[in-house]
Amino acid sequence: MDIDRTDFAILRLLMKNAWLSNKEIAAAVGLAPSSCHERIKSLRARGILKSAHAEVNLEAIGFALAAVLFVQLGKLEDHVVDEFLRSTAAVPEVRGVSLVSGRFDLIVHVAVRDMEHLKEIISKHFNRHAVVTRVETSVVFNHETQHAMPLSDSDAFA
Amino acid sequence: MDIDRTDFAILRLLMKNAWLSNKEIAAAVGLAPSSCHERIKSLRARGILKSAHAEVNLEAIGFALAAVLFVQLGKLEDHVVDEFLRSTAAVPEVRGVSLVSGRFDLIVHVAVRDMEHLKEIISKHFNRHAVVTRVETSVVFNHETQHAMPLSDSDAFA
DNA sequence: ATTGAAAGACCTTGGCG
DNA sequence: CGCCAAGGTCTTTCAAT
Repeated sequence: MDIDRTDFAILRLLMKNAWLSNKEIAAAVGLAPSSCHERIKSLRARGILKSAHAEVNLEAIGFALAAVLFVQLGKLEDHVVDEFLRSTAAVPEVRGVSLVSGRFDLIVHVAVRDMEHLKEIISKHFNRHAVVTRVETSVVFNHETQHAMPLSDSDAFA
Repeated sequence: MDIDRTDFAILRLLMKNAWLSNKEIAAAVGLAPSSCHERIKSLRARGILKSAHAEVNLEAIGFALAAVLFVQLGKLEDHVVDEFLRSTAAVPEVRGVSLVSGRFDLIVHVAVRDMEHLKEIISKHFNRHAVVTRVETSVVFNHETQHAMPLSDSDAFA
């Protein structure tokens, strides 16, 4: 279950670009293609390397507006909250949902076409639900996702 | 710059699994491998298909705790805010940063080892900065990311 | 735009240091 | 663990439609 610095380097490369070929990764980490392939297979089998997802330019397909919804829920039974969580995650416009502690209960990132669309999503999927007591909405001016390891190579193997 | 339903199907498949082979995608959308290959190349060239990133199990590498930071900034010049944004996005533990309207200015998702680590990150990279006037922190109990198109096939081509 | 065919590159496995 | 070698498979290009 151990990860050495070679595994770490492989993970780092694949997080930046999942379309790298095995041969390219092997060259970058200084291994023969077959050895690199074995390591990647092992990382997958151990559940460390979970999956890979293409990133699509949402603006290019007409989803020009991003927003964050801060949702407060009533004090309800777990299964009601869970059910609402699942139904929220299933809304196509929802990009991510976090169930959190603190002032709000849900942080929901959404991608929509325009303001009209945003209003409709909030109304239909949040305000209309009995479990929701309040929704605050913020427009996203700028978003950046970090596709990298949460720690540097040197920190990981000091 | 148009996207037909075949392009749409390709994007949908690659968002779910960027490791699908061209041959597999071709079969799934009902095209010859060469035609499918051409389409994917075109989607990439047009900037619609941007990139692909592997998803790593952060818990497996010791990052068991996730949190959201709600950050308020002072009324400062743009370039100061921009600079802070860039430096924030460069912190390894930061998974995503959104600059937003409303009560808070920044929504920052972080991955950390434990509470001690969380405290250190907040202190070192946020509280210590003059531009930051307040940080509220929420622990993430549960997070789900949607790796799918923000609209259904039927909605896209009604 | 889509196709089939051809060439070359790559992945993948098995045996060995 | 890592490497080499071989076979089988896939990617990639191109002329034709």
